Amino acid sequence: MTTISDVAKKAKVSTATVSRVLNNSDKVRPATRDRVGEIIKELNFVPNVNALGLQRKKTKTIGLIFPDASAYYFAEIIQGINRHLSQNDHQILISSAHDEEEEIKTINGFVKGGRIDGLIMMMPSASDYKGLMIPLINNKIPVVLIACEIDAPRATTLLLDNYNSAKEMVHHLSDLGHKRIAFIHGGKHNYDAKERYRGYVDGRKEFQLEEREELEVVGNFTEASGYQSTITLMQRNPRPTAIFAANDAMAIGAIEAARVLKLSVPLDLAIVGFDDISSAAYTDPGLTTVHVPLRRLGHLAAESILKNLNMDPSERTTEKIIIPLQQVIRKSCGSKQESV
Amino acid sequence: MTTISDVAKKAKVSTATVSRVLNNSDKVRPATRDRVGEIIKELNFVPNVNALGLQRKKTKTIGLIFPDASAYYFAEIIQGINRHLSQNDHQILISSAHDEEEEIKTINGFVKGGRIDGLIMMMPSASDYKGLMIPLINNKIPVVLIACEIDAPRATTLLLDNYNSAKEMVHHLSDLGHKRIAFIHGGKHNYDAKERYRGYVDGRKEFQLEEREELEVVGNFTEASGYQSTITLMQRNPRPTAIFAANDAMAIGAIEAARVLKLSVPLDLAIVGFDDISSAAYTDPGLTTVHVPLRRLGHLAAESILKNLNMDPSERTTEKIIIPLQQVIRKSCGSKQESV
DNA sequence: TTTATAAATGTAAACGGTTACATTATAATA
DNA sequence: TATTATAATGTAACCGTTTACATTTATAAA
Repeated sequence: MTTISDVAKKAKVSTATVSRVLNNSDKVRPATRDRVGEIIKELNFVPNVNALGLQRKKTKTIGLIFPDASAYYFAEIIQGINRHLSQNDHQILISSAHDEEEEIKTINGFVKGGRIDGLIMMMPSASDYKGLMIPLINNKIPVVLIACEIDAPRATTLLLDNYNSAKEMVHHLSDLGHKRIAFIHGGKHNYDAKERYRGYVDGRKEFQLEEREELEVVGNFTEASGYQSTITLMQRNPRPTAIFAANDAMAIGAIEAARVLKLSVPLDLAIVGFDDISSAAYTDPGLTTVHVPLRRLGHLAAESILKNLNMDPSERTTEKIIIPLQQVIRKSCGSKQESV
Repeated sequence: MTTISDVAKKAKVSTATVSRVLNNSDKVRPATRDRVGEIIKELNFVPNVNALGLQRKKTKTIGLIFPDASAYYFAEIIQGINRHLSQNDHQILISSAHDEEEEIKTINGFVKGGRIDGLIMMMPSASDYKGLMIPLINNKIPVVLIACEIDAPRATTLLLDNYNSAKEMVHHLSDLGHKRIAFIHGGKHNYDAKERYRGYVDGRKEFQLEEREELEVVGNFTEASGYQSTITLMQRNPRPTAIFAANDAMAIGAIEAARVLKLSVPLDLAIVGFDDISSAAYTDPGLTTVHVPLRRLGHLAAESILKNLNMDPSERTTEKIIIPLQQVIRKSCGSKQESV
């Protein structure tokens, strides 16, 4: 490993001078600047990050915590984050949560160990406010929470407008004449799932639709659970005329179930989802859903982190950004006009 | 930030002793060990990673390079890697490649800057052997290549048996009576795509099927390209009786195209894919494909890295692991018996 | 109790950078 | 040319750990 003193020696200057040209700060005589620069290139010298971190107390890396499940969802967000962050010379350190307790330990280690300069958390089922936030607040690291419902002073929280979009979807279905709309839940503790459900419930109320308990069934965001849930729902009496699945994967399972049950979608049964994953446009019939701009979400997260990085902790504000979502009307709801 | 000397002071010992109990090495008197331990807990002390890294020349982090595209694919692999690595107290630093040149710079920075202890690369379209490997070899960091065709001495290369599985798929289609099987290419420079194509071509030859150029069309792994490619293919004369798409997303697009063209799948047109993504079981008809064990791939990568981490560079061997793939027969090929 | 030996602890120099301050070289002025 | 003022460079301390080596303390043997 070549160090700064190797460079210094070869250039016959002190390490201080090399450091100066490295940070192209101060006034270094052009002649020496060039000479040292040459040698840096020649030796292919890269400063040691640990030494830098130790000195500067900055690591140029952002921690990223995300749940173990729903790989697709988070992969897109990560790409969004990464693109923006890497352009700004920052790296991403990832850690995937199994359970909340373990996650708190990880965060604590990251922050107190000086491993990261900022933190982005996607923990849709987080609950332990104190365990999660206290170390962060104490350590004055900027934080972005994605789809996370804990109260976080001086942090940026990025939320999808699940509630209104879900309600809007119920509205749409109601407009098409449906009175009995079923709902397939996502994960029990999942923030998005809960908000979507809340929108469904309030929509039901608002448009005076049936509100029986038999219209709800619990899934877990997978195609298989959507399939199974639909089979269950259609055995009930009376049957729903429409199914609102908390995400597209379950909606895809629901469509398959309808096929097996020889029900026509949307004639016998309307089915709608949430997320607008890439294959939603290619189901039969095309899936009516709500588009979630995942990359944009990632981009916003990165932007916020970067903005807060150089800010004095006391200047940071508590921000809550609610991202409006776009309904995508395809055929599976029975609507005539198709959006997009 | 609490440091080791804060602990030392409070415990009235030297930093050396604190360091000793931290690494529970050497012989520390049980009494002092306990006392110091107490204080460490009390102060919630976590050693500074940069100081550790500087001293030990180990960062407990593994670099992970992956392409900008195909988020789904890589997300699963990352989960596989992460699960294994985090259990072994290692972190993942990710970087997403835009182009090869930039990537080489990143790798160089990671390695020479002492940021990582090992590297896992997923660059299916990598070509520049020297630029990529030389710095790694020089720096004696263990390397795992996933689906990457460059020659890498002392590295572990993880490959899918794309070739044989693709050939087997052609075999299967041939058995079902197809003579004119079309192929939708994936990315032009993508390793997996090329291998799958190679298997297709050799299968065609082996089973004496038609070998006309009009049976091939170039896609880019997206549903949209699969759709478009199928439209193109079905305008040609004579039409193929089966389509082999280089991945499932394109196969899904192909199924949709068939629907639009009012062709029955599999009666008028058999369609098969590759990957076995989660929704492949829920298309109509269910998609015949090849299962790719992504998490397992990630697990193997992590395992190899960990194994090589503590090895003397001179002892590392050049390994090439070819992972056999399992065919998944569903309805879209027209087969009677269903596997899985 | 003294002495030899082993165990526990402390001291200080690394690791590879940055930077306040001291020093030296250069340019400007008289 | 001598004297300043200023620009360029060097010196050494520091960031927070680890660890070889030195020193102290405890234990065992005489």
